[in-house]
Amino acid sequence: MAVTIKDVARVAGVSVATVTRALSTPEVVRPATRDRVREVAASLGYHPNRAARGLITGRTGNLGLLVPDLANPFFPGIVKGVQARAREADHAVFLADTDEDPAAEATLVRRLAKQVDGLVVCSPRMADAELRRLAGEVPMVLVYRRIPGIPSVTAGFLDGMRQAVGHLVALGHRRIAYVAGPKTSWANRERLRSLRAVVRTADVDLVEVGNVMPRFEGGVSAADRVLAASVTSVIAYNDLVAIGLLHRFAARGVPVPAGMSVLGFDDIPLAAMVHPALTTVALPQNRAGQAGVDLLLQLLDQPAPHTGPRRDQPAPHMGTHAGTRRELPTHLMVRGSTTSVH
Amino acid sequence: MAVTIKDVARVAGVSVATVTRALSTPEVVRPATRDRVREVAASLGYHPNRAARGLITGRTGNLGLLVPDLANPFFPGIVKGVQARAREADHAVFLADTDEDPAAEATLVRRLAKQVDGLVVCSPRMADAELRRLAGEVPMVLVYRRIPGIPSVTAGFLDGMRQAVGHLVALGHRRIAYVAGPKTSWANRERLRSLRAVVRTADVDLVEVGNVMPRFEGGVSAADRVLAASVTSVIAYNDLVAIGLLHRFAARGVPVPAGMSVLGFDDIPLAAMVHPALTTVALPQNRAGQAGVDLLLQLLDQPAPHTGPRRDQPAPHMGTHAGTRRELPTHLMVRGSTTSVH
DNA sequence: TTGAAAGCGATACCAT
DNA sequence: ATGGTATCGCTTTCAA
Repeated sequence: MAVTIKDVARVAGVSVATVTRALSTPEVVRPATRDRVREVAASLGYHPNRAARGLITGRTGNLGLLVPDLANPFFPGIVKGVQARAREADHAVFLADTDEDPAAEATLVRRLAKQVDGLVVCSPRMADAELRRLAGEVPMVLVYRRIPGIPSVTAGFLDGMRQAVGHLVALGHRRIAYVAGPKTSWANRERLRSLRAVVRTADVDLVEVGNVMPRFEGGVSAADRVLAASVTSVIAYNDLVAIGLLHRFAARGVPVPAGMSVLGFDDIPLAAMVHPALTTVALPQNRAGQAGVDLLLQLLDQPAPHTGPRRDQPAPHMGTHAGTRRELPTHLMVRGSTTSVH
Repeated sequence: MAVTIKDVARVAGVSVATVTRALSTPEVVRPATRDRVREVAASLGYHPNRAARGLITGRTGNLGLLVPDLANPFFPGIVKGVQARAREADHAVFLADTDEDPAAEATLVRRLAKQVDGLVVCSPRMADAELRRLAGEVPMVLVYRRIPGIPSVTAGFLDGMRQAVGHLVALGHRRIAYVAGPKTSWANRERLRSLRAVVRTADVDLVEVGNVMPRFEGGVSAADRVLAASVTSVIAYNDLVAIGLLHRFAARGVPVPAGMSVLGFDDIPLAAMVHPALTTVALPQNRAGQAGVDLLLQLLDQPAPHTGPRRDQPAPHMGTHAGTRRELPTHLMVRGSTTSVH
């Protein structure tokens, strides 16, 4: 068996109460006692059982993290960011991969809810209403999705699109294709919305190419339609799709960037590895993960609206979270896949 | 507050003991009572608190998973495999990314040890002795590392190398370069050992090119040395390195596969996306993760050697784990990056 | 400053 | 078949 607080108490010749104090509120115990206890604890290799502690404090010291698909290279960066911050705050993290399944998301949120202080939920696929309901059951921060009333971390898509289109226009492009991601994806809707807004203010034609899966195969399958659209450049829903385009263009003998400029979105590590390297709108991944944890922990340190309204203090309503919404900056990474027309 | 077993007991008009029985050993309670309790539990949305349960049962229902670097595309597949199997067994998983830091590994193992039933440790960077010590503190399965006495899941590197070299030889290659990974990496040592053994039985010259980081940049930096070695083909430590080679070869104007055949190792998803697609030795990722969990759960269902020896049953010693060692098959994925000489 | 004891939520043993 | 109760490891009053 592992060493418990009783062992420490016995060896140190004090009560368990004193041990717990020496460890968590050192200032209230006599220095001599405190030091002795801490030495014994260290020598025995004692570490408090967090589950037992959580039982009484209500804080588990654990966070939950949900991602739709870890195989999508966009997410590992976020996970690493979450991990890093969580570790700094001495929290462990449960990870759940939902396999892009909205139903699995709900199940997993509920499954983890009891064992964590809060959840960071990445690009969830489920409906707003459902998510809002879940957010009422457990403290939650959204990453790369925005829903009024739930704290969230996103990035400036509009600004990113502005930079992307500005770049292409500066290179002389006037006809741009957009390869759209899943209709159900919040990110796709946001990107499309931003793109349309930007295009309206510029002298360019936008050709929207049907919705594809946000994967390599999606890009491969859309490539021929892009070629048929007689555009000089194409913006993909994300880098994976852009790389699929690149792959198919190479197979079709279309030189990139000479014959077609290709622009991605996300800036996954992969974007810099392909040839030609992909020009793309960089969305923070690591930083988004960190910000998510920051927001969550900050939320937890406030009186939680989840434990029910208090008498002496009016229950904070949704509006309370109005300020807990962060939008991270985006920036354009110009690489080899874009060049001027002719 | 969440609904507890007491709430259920009160509403159902039975004792807490009956509630717990109705839920976990239904066969010992009268059908009528059982059904009533279960209905009440369901209507109240009761789910037992796993932390509290773990306190007394000694089983938390949680697993821990350590990976050196989630940004390395080899690992997400493993994580997904672990997740899938863990979920089937109704276990949640703690994930910890060690950032390739051996010291962090030890810390995190200890940090998680108390909250999990066991750990799946992926390609750990720490020394054998240290790992062995940790394996004594908490049930542990190694994935992609083999240490006598610790259950492990690996793949048939030797066989993979045999297929790889056989492929190149069949294409007429007689001078092969190997770009080695980190000296401290177990995987690199195994691959090199296998490669040397295979080469000895074939009529080919092997040129070993110094050790590089197992990343894209490592491949980029080794490319020129490979070109200088006047070989017709090169096997890289892993796909990431191979892709770095590809990238630099393209920049140097060396056509692949016409001017150089390139062979990777791992078969990360990326390997199929680059152009030309990478011929590579496929190591199971998802399956390895699954196997890791299978082994771990199987281990946990045996009388654990970690809880100390018993009187009535001789304590199983290291040899007990002799059978808990799985070697998964590898196979060669032939794609566009290799072709015949001339 | 320290100790005794209650209690967190659940399970398991001993009675009945 | 069911209930009472000790217990897991820890924190937190309440007294001393």
